[in-house]
Amino acid sequence: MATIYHVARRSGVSTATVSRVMKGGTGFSAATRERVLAAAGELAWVPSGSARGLASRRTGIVGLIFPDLDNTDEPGQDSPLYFDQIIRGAERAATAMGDAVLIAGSRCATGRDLVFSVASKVDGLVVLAGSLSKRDLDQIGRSVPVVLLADRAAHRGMDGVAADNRGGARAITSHLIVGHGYRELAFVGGVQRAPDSMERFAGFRDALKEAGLSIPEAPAALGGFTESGGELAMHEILRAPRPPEAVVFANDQMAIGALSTLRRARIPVPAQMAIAGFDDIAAARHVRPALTTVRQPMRDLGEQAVRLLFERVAEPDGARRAVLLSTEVVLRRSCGCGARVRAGATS
Amino acid sequence: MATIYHVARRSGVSTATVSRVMKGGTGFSAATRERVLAAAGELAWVPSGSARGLASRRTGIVGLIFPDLDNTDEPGQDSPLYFDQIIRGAERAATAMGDAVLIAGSRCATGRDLVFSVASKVDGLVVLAGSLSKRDLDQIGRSVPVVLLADRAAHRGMDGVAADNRGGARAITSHLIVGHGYRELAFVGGVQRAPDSMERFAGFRDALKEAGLSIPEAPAALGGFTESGGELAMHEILRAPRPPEAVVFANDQMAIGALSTLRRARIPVPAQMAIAGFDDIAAARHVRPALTTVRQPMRDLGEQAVRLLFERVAEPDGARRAVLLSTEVVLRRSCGCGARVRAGATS
DNA sequence: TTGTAGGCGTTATCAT
DNA sequence: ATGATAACGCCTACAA
Repeated sequence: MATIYHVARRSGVSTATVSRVMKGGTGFSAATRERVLAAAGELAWVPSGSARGLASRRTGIVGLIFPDLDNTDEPGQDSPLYFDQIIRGAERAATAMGDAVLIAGSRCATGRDLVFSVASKVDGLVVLAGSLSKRDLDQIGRSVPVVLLADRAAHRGMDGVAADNRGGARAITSHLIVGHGYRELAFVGGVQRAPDSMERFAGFRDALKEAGLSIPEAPAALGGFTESGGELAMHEILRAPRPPEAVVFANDQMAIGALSTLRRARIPVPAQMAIAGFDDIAAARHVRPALTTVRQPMRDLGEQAVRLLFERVAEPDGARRAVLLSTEVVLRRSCGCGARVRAGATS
Repeated sequence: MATIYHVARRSGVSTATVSRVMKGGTGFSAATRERVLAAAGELAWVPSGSARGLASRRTGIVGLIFPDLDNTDEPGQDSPLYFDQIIRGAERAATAMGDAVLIAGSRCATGRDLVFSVASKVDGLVVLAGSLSKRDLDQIGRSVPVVLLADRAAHRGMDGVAADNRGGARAITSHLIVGHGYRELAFVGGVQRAPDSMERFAGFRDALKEAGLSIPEAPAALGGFTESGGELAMHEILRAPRPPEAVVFANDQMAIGALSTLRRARIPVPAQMAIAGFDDIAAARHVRPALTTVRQPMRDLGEQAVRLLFERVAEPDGARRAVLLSTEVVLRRSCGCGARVRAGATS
């Protein structure tokens, strides 16, 4: 395998000059440049990333840590699709800076192992909420810059970016109340203490309070963020003596599951019961009736997180930042809206 | 930042011993091990990935090159979702071997350079069909092992894995003919010379031929693999003097677009026209009527590609291999099937 | 504009 | 079981 020495010899210059040409700045004649590039091409030489990283102390890689990229083998069971969008956003932002993205599920590797295999290979890390324990997070934060994604548990000394879950939930709930006149509303959460679920529930309560309606202590049901969980949750709700006029779900997948239950129960949506979700996954448009929901700027989340990371890498001691991205209500038929219109953004 | 020297000094051993302990094999006493680990922990030391890579000639990273991770800002326009599944499969296989996955889109402005910079950071590359020109591919193949994904244009001396597109298309078309008795079938392709589209069309023709029906020279229409393209393609088909009884689409997104057109035209599916797609994306289950389609084992594709890559890295001169993964027909309502049953696999 | 040379943090090969 | 030390391939002052 060719090295910089071979290229230098072949093009009749020093390794320093080869290095300069490869870096792309200035400090060499056009003729030299051509000779070097030609030699590099002939030898099929690519500068070693490892050697470069070692000498320059930059790997040109940003890492992305997920809670668990695939815990299910059920093909139909789409595990959180928003991961994918986040990856895309991150990839875009990184590519724009000439960096690449390293992805790793935290699944089997915990703490030290992960630090090992990933932290040492990157210039910085974007960590999704729920990927790491606080302990591991702190430890990893000691060896590389870290940006927290969708994790409002603002950790000491770490940058973070998140979507305005609360504002979005508040906005869509207000729409149901003000726009359609519903007075009996219920909320279906995901998992017991999941931050996302809790924030959205808080927004739901904000809207009820604002409208002077009585506000529940807890979600009417929990659906585990899955489609089947949503079906069950809806069954639970239908068993109540007096079912609500409208139900807000903590995510789209549960809402879609609920639509199945309602169809089987021959309860017309939205005529007899209005439904709203959260996320705006692709299926939300295809389901009948099309699902009214709140769009999260997932791609932007990934993009902003990487940008923030670059800033931190460039200026390690700068003030920490917390970026909040606004969400957007997407009105479709399931809430009672006739057409598919978009309402304003929150925050 | 701590280095191996600091750790060695602090634990009273040589750097060689620290290195051995970190590698995890044997060749040191338990007591030594403890001391080293303790020192490493206290100093928050993580072995530098670059230095490791330089010395050992292994980065512990496999690269994944895509045609273009996101060329659209249209949130509804899901660019090929199967990328995501492939990423997941690759991540899983790599993690199982203790490696990480580096992803990079290729078509953006800085794409070409990026690809080469990625090549130098990884032990091997999985390249998706359509990411690189043959020239670039050959060149890159000279500096790292490459596995081609979903690219049947069997390149000289490269391993490859792909799905059985032709067999899948043949199987679903046969189902329409044999299972439902349709005799007038049409095929809608994606892009003019796209390999996927062509292979699926070939499978479609295989089935017609087998049934003794007349086989068309070319697809009845082209829909560019997009939903809106599918809508247009269906309009085109409806303009024909004698529309077909069943239409097979080169992918699900186009088929879903076609369903919209048919709904607006008040043509009942499958009663008056049966529809079949390809891929089995998530939306295929949610659309009404639910879409009959062919499932591609996308996750497996990613997984197998990475496995193959590891084999090649371990044994650079082994015989090249071409892996073909079987597809599976998924019967839903759009073809005329009453229930949602699964038929057998191909190949 | 170009060359010289020291160092980046590990691993691996010999010794012991 | 452990230590000394030469690579590993590149970058970057510093010189010329």
